[in-house]
Amino acid sequence: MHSHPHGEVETPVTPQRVLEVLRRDGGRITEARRAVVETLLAAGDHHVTADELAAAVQARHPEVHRATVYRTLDRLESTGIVSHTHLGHGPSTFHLTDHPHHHAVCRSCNAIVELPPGALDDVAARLHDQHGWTLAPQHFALSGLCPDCATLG
Amino acid sequence: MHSHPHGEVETPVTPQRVLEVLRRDGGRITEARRAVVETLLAAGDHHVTADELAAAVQARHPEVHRATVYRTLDRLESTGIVSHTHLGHGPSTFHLTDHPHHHAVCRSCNAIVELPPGALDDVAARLHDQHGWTLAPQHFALSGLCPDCATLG
DNA sequence: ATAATTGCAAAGTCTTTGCAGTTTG
DNA sequence: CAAACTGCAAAGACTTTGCAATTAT
Repeated sequence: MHSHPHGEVETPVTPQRVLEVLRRDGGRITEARRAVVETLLAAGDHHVTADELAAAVQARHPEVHRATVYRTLDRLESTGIVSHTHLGHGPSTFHLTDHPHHHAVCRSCNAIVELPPGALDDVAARLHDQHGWTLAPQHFALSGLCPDCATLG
Repeated sequence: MHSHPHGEVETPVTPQRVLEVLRRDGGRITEARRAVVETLLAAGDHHVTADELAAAVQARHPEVHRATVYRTLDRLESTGIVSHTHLGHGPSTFHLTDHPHHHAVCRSCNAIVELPPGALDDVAARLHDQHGWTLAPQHFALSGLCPDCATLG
């Protein structure tokens, strides 16, 4: 369907795979976690907030509490398979780490562009050389104006 | 004391100047606003949260309510003389727009580096050419690991 | 005068936590 | 069985809002 920017073979991420990582980390596999993971993967490339995820999970499993969703995401994040991004204002959004990318968010209409992983190499190198910093590129979003909002402004 | 990165003459920003901008925008000059502006300027290059600012203001003007500080910052921001930045987790921080710069925040210890305005030109150009986006560089922080945390990790 | 601003208290949004009961490995 | 996890309810951090009284212009 779409080619991978680096020509790597795209390894499909299944709920099973994710849960396995979780178990390997000492975690337990529960109904609630299964549901959260399935729903997260179903979101695909979409950026999901914890609350949206909770709502989607509760559509099929009404007993799963929001707190459990937050805790599951925390747990998944500590294994490194999931991470969250701050898209400016509003809640954090969660996604798998299998497909590295950066985000830019329109500060006016909240539209999102995904940028290829290399897009920040220049800044990353500077930060490292001049300040000794290691950039964690998946954790923040750039902010700006999308083409539509720029012309309207 | 310290030289400007671009060798421009540094125009000193005074409370009066800021309040004038506010008035020119149709705003009124009040005791509370005077106090907020003075305290904000006193913070210098430091990145202040609304709550920190409120606390500092209240040290001398206990009657000024936190809500007023938030509203004043909003108002100042809409004139363009102040803006806020998201430094990752936690509250936004506010600063004058007179001295453009970017931030990187350590995701482990919250240390901050300021980066010169040009540091993101490369990404900005890409965003513009490839996606039509206009980067609003003062609005976000990069996230990473500072030298100390990187070596400890 | 009149429109903007204030203080207050209350609510709103997003997230975390303590706890007692349940479930997993 | 022991440790991990859950639902719940409550609280916590940060920010916004409605309103009646005050104040700047």
